[in-house]
Amino acid sequence: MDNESAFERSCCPITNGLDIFGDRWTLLIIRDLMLGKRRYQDLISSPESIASNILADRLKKLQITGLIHRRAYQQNPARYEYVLTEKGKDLKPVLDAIIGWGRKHYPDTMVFTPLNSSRHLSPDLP
Amino acid sequence: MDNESAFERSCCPITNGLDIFGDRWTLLIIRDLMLGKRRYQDLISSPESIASNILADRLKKLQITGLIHRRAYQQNPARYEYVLTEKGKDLKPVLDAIIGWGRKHYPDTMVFTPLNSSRHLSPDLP
DNA sequence: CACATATATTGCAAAATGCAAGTTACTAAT
DNA sequence: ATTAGTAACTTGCATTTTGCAATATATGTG
Repeated sequence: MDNESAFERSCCPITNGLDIFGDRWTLLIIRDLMLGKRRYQDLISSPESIASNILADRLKKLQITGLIHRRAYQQNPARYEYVLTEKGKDLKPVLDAIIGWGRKHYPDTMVFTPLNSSRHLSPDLP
Repeated sequence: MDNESAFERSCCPITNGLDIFGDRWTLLIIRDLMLGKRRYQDLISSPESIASNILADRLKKLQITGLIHRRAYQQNPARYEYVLTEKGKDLKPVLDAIIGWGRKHYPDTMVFTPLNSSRHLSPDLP
């Protein structure tokens, strides 16, 4: 199913994972998509203030690695939304584990709540 | 218990976690320590070939954030070992979740096995 | 004394990040 | 018809981090 062989640094699954999402931004984008955000502006407006060039770069890489899918939700003008693939959604246990660790050792942190994004006309949210 | 308030980017536990281990190397060091490695040379000799300046930098940061503890295991000459604190060991579910994701989507990856490090004279390993 | 070992530090080029401004293509308002 | 606004980017440039190789320091060993 996946055909991305030849691992960059080693065949360790952790290493391989970090080669995909081991940076300060990628998992935050995954988090936002998991919470129901879909559009570029939604992602830009998160409280961490990601720079637009970084966001564009990460969205491209996430498509290449198959964690997200980009689709036009309208034409004239073309507007795009980003949705998690199954492979992307499968990162939920990773995010949950990080949240669990964070909440335990930094009790002042607060978990973000899913968007009530009825405007997206989507039946279910993660 | 922790007194590192004033979160860098936001109060999200994921963001806060990524500010600590959101890079390509930190979780690999944690992995190695979890597997029973303790010494600088052990860490240097992992298959990912971390550069010594990066390793030294990460070991310092991991001490500052309280994930590892550095102790001399001998004097003359002073030699040091690095061990996970409880806070560090608590990252095991995060590593396990990453392993789970990696194994599912990259079946050719292989989980590293714990060292049989009797030479460390340590009673138990993670 | 010469050499080896463990734990680093330093120098420097390359890559990634962060910030601000600019671009494109359309819609909406006056 | 001009002006302004919006979404989704792109570009330029300075700063920071990474990666690689070489060097450093203290000690023990032959």
